[in-house]
Amino acid sequence: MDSQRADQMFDVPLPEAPTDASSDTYETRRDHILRSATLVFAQHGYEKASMRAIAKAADMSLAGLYHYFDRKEQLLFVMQFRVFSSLLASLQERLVGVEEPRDRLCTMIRAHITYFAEHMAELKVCSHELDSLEGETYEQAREIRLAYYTLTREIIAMIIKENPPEYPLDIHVATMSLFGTLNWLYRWWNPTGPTSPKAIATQITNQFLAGICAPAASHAH
Amino acid sequence: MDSQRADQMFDVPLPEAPTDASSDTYETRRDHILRSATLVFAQHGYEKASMRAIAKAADMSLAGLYHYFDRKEQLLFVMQFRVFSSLLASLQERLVGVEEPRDRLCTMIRAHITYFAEHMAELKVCSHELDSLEGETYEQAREIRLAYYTLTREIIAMIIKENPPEYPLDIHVATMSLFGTLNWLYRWWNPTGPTSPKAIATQITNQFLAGICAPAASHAH
DNA sequence: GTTTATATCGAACGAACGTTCGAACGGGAT
DNA sequence: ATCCCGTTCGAACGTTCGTTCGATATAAAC
Repeated sequence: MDSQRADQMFDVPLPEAPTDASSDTYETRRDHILRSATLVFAQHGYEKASMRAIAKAADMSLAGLYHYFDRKEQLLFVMQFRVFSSLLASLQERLVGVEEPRDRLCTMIRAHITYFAEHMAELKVCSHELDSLEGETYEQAREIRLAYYTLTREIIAMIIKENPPEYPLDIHVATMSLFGTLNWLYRWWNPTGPTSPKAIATQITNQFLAGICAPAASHAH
Repeated sequence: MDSQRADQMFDVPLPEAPTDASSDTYETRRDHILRSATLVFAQHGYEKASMRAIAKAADMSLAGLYHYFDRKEQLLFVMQFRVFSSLLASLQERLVGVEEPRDRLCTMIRAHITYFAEHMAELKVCSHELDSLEGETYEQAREIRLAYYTLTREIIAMIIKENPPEYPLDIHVATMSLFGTLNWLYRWWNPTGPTSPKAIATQITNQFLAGICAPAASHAH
């Protein structure tokens, strides 16, 4: 399931798949629009972002925008699908050859934060507008998010299996704790600010690893 | 700075502060509307929630709703201000007499999660609609959130001072990691589901404490 | 009984929204 | 020269939005 298939699934009402020479400029134009829309979504939120504002950001007319995307929802869906797909693909790629579970977690966190640093607006929208899609498009976005979750959960499960903590630890809760920390980043962290992506990734990894492998720090009664 | 003052600050355009006997039913009615609005905000998001839907949820007419709240924004502001105020007040109250820093953190996390479990819709809206206010109302909500953040940060700073970890640890990053975990709860956790509030609080506390006090779990390179 | 203030509501206003329509433009093929 | 087709856009459609207005009902105050 790649982004190509998802786009076409959504593009059924379009006349035909653009071919050869024209395809180049067509896809380029789509990418440009998508990037503009993402910036507007990130700044004002999906609901408040108007198609007119998106058209203006993409430097084209309102009706011209509709030539490339049938509905506003399609802009959000295609964007989310591409981001989640490339996030997942990039992670799987980086995990190749990394066997040690703790190294795999380190890789996952670093990959996620690196991606975030390079696509701030995209990840902000993906974190904040999870429920803005409905019906079929929501389910499709959900599926690929689930794959990302499952992959991360399995890494965490392996770490715990090799190094069980001394207090009862629910793996789902642990996984969602990590995602909470990561997905909240868009609220406060500026990758170009004083705290570098590498520093953030290192500290979050250290904290999380120590948190789920703790020898006997149990304190809650 | 209590919620009463905030309401009145916002109520300036209203004829007069309601007095004595009538005040009872007036404030009761306001509370009822606020609770209805919160549910609609939580279900559809602030932007998509219409005043007509809120009026229907409160079982009154659209124009009747405007008798109690001048603008839609006021509904969100008063709600957020009350929630943040009572969250902060409840935390300060519970911290009285708790001296040991680790006990204070444990108290903070338990208080936050307990409050969440009892006011799910409220905390969902407060977590998700942080940027939906603008101008003066945004600044006021921000101020009280800052007080909550500062209180938590000081607890964490004290723990770290007493038990410094062996890797460099930025206190702001650590604090925001915890808030990320807590504020993300509304996305996936159901307090009435299989994982009890107490169990969640215990695990998050254990993980976080172990994470910031780790002896030598450093792993990121 | 009249006045005054609060509470409630149906109806409407003006603006903004997502979306559609029909016409124009431009270049490659016939 | 003609046709075709992808592209672009101004203008509009119908709907929904937040908000306001004017009228009515109620009940306490004089």
